[in-house]
Parts: sequence; structure tokens; C-alpha cells
Amino acid sequence: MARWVLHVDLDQFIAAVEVLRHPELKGRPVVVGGDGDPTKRGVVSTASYEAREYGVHSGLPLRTAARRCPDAVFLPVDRDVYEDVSHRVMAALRSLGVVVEVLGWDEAFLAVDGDDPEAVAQEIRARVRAATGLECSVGIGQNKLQAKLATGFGKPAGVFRLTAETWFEVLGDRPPDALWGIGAKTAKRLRGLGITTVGGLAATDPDALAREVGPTIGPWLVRLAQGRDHSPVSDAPYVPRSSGRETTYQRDLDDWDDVRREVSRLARRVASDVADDGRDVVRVIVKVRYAPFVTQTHGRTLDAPTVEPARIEEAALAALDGFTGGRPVRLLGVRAEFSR
DNA sequence: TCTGGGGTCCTAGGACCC
DNA sequence: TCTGGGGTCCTAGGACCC
Repeated sequence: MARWVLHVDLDQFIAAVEVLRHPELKGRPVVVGGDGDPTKRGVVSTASYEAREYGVHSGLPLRTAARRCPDAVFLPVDRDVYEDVSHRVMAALRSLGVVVEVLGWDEAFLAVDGDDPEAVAQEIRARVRAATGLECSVGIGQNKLQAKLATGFGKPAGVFRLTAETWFEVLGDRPPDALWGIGAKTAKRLRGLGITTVGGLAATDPDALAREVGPTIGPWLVRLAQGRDHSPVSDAPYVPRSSGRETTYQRDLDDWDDVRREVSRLARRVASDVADDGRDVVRVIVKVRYAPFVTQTHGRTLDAPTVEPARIEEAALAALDGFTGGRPVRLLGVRAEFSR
């Protein structure tokens, strides 16, 4: 009996959840992001397929989205609702009685045995639809990498199988950033080395690439392009490595007394988040993004692991002392790292 | 009129030690 | 004029993902 990995990805998840609770929006361009005001600083979390027709996509500044699609309905991000729907989706997936590895709100890997993975995929789609009213797409592969990439070819509301046999036929001529883990920066770097396709990357000598981009990443990139991946589908409970809060201010902070107050406020929020799950904090990192979008971080390692809010705040303020110059600030962040 | 917020993992350089 | 080699920890930054 064959072993398959199925990757499930909800279609336009956040926008679909909003349409579900506002049925009058069905068929209209819907853009979810920020606090729903497209004149403010913020980016698109998810755009409905109708809005995508206008070139609106995740990560696009809201102001740009409003320019491209003035008739779109703009809605604020409502995390609690998406989390709740996400729980129902994952419960529907677990109802199949297989190992489910959750990946964010709207994605999961499933380990499935059998000779008809397409039938299982359709059963998944039916159960998710019954539980939530939402559509999803399912990728089928022999490993997580293949399954994850397959899903994109099944969208929307479809199923696609991608195996070692069809890997190069489907992906060989595509640019390297079609792969999961290669972004614009790495694609550009590869282009500089004359590598412009997945097929080309797969045929590159791993040792040669190691010399160019590092001993771990070089060979990993080649394995990625070959569609090789041995990582298991795991339902082990997620253990966070860190927890943080950050804010982009609608108007830059010019006064560093305000900056200091805001760092204290963020640190106390982080401390309160951390207290909820009782993890010991070993290091606190402060992030500052200046008005021209230049970002710097400074951290403080604690003398001893702690959950004490006062110690966490103190460490954040000490880390803030690493920043000099007093330039206007666009974003502040505080992150706590846990002992491992 | 630019460019969110939540994360993870890897790299590179300096400090420090033997 | 020359100034080891290896290991580990700490720190800041980069790249990527949802």
C-alpha cells in the first residue's frame, strides 16, 4: 500500500470567511487587511479572487489596493473569527483519523495510506465544506514538498497530484522561486550564477553551490529543486520558540520619550502573553524600524530565565539603549525568546 | 501614498577559552 | 614581520513563510 502526503490549503481563507458571514459580499472584490481603512498604513492580508483580477494580492499596501480597485470592500482583520473557523477546519481534517500537521490558520499536511489518494482528497474537501462552508484545494505528493507545491496547481477548489515522475515536467522550466523556501532574494542570487530554472538548479553541483551560498543552504537548495524531502508529517504539539508584539504607528514617533513609553507598553503586553503559557524568557529583543524603513534590532540576555514582567520590561528598555541617534520611528517591536 | 504582524531558521563576526 | 587552530556562545541581520 502506498503512502501519500496530502496538503490542504483553504481557498482565499480570510476573504472567504468574511464572505461567509457577509453573504451580500459574494461575487464582489473583497480586501481584508489592517483595520479596514485603506487610507492608513497597512497591507492586504487576503484578497478575494474578484479583487485579484485588479492586481490586488497579499502583502500589497492597502493604499495601493484602493487605487487599483476603488470599488473593493475593505474589511478589518478579525483574528479571533479566523482562529475559530481554523479550529473547525482542523477538526474536520482530524475526523479522518490520520496524522494531521497544522501549518498556520489555513493549511495542513495529512499522512495518508492507500491506493486512491484522489478519493481521500475529495472526501477532505467534502468534510471541510460540510463543517465550515469553505472550499479548499488539495495537493497530493510522495512527500511534503511535492504535496505543498501540488496544491497551487489544484486551485481553486481542485486536487492535483505531483510525484517524482511528474516533478520536472510540471516545474522544470519554472523559476527557482516557484519552490517553497526560495524567495525573490535567493532567486536573484541564483540568476547571478546563471541558474534560472528549477531544472537548472536541480542539475547544479551541491558542493559548488555550497561554496557560493553556504554549506547548509547550498545543498538544501539543490535537494529542494529535485523535489526531495524526507521530513515527516508530525502532529507533535507546537512549542513556540519566541513570542512578540509589534506596532507600526500611523504617524512616525519623533519624541524618544514616546518611544521609551511604547517599548515599555509592548514589553508588558509580551510579558502578559508569556505569563499565559508560563514559559521562561531568556532573552528580549527590541526592533526599531525608522521612518525610511530601515530596521535594526538590539537584544538583552537575561541574567536568569524569568516570567517576571518587571524583568522583561527592564530588559527591553536596556535593549532600547542600544539604539542611538534619536531618529523618527515608524515601527517598534518587542520579542521574548524562550529557553529550549 | 509605499512597504502589517506573527513567526522560524541560518549565517557571520567577535569574544572567549584551551 | 608576523601574529595557530578549534570550539562555543552571543549578537545582529537576512531570508522566508503564513
